[in-house]
Amino acid sequence: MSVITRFAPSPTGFLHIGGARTALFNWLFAKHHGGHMLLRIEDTDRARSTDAAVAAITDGLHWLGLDWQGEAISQFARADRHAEVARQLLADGKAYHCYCTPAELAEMRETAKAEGRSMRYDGRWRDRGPDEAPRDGAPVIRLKAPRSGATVINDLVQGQVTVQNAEMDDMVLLRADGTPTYMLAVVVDDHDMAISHIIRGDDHLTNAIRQRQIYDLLGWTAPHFAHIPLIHGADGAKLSKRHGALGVEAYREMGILPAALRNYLLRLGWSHGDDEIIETEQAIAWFDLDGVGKSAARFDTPRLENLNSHYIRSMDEGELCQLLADQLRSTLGRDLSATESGRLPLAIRPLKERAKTLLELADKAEFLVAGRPLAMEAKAASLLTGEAPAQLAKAHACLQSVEDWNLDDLTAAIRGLAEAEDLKLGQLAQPLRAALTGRNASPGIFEVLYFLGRQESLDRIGDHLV
RNA sequence: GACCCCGUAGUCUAAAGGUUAGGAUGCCGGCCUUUCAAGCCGGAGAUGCUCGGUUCAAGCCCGGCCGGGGUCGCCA
Repeated sequence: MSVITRFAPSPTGFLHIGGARTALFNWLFAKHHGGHMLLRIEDTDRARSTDAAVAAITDGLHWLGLDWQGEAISQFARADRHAEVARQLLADGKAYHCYCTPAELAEMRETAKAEGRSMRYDGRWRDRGPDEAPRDGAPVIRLKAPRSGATVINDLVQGQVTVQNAEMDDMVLLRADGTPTYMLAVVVDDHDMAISHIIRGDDHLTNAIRQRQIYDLLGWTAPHFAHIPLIHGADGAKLSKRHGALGVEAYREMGILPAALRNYLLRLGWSHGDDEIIETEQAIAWFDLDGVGKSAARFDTPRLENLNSHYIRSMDEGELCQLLADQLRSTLGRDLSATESGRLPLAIRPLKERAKTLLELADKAEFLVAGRPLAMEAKAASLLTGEAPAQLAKAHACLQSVEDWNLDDLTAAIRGLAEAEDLKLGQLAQPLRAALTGRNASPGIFEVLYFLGRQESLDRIGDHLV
């Protein structure tokens, strides 16, 4: 049997970070077993479903580098098929019409609450014949679920989970308006799509028990279930709006690389011994459900940034320059000149090991594209007081005599000057750093001079001479 | 409240029932050094939620307690 998994998000406006991990696990599991993943949009709630929301999800998946086979499947489009299955169940005596009014249901809910149990429909229409149907009011179709015994699933992550049937009620399959409920739609779609493994968040664990009842009454073989623990916020509660960034696009905007997010998400709830840096090819080779833990993991941004800095340092420098240029254009709000663009590949190596995100990389590269006179940060300005102007004057004169503007000659010139003036290198380097970058921290000072070039360097230093 | 799941440093986690509970991240310190990083070295941080039981031996198996989470719709 070939492995077919599916990722089935509701189109709520973005690809949720938890959903992204679910998608990643589905994708890795399928790839590992030589199968494939399908994408199904759970859009039966028409009020909340828009094309834009669907696009946000597919964009997020593309960015993360996760693909699926064929077109995304709309659950809503399959409503007729779902209704057909409900009617078949009805014809087979495995489901029945229920004419309960919302008021009756509310009353049952009240009673249940008062008695300290969970809400359960009491099955009052379960054994009534069609002749008892009221003249007005369309019925819903409910499943005639077993009333004794227990329903069991053998979950690949959670193990055997058993719920007594007496704990459950007869769920609605088809609404009064003839539209299918989620519970029915999921079962029918997973069956029709020949899904072999359902990998999803464990907030669906109790749903799996109910879905199992539908499979059983339908006489269908249920797929394997694997309910993975949810991702929680730093406070241990389910990730929600108040925790801040929820969608993957927010991480993209923060300058997180897809490779880093994949690696981070992979290690949240899954492990392979002591391995931490796991690239995607390796993940496909290693990933399986037995490595998935059962407890919820908290989202930890510092760890994500640590992995991100690793992937920034190890990625192809040409690609990184491209990303840096894009980021600079966006923060500056203008195009880069040819001279400015030319500095990027020169400076990328020392810059990239100082940045945890693309945003930070662009910030640290800002001096390469800043116009004169340079804006001075407070800590940089304080480096330009006292003896500093005098040192800068000497440095300026010294640098003017450097004919071939290369790293070796620049190093020799400045070191020579420090020696001749009996100064520590720092006494020269720090004022130079401030004058050249407007900051008190930067790559090595000889590199900075080299990246900026002769004219720009001398001009920037000159701006601080009286 | 009912049902279900979980419980190893702040966080993510490792360890056929058998060393001093290992790694990563974060934090602190050192080396390097023109600054900031990176890199290397070192340090603190876990009475394994807790109380019992089984066993020669329990983080691991069993039971209870406590704590956390999830689910209880004609939402998905």
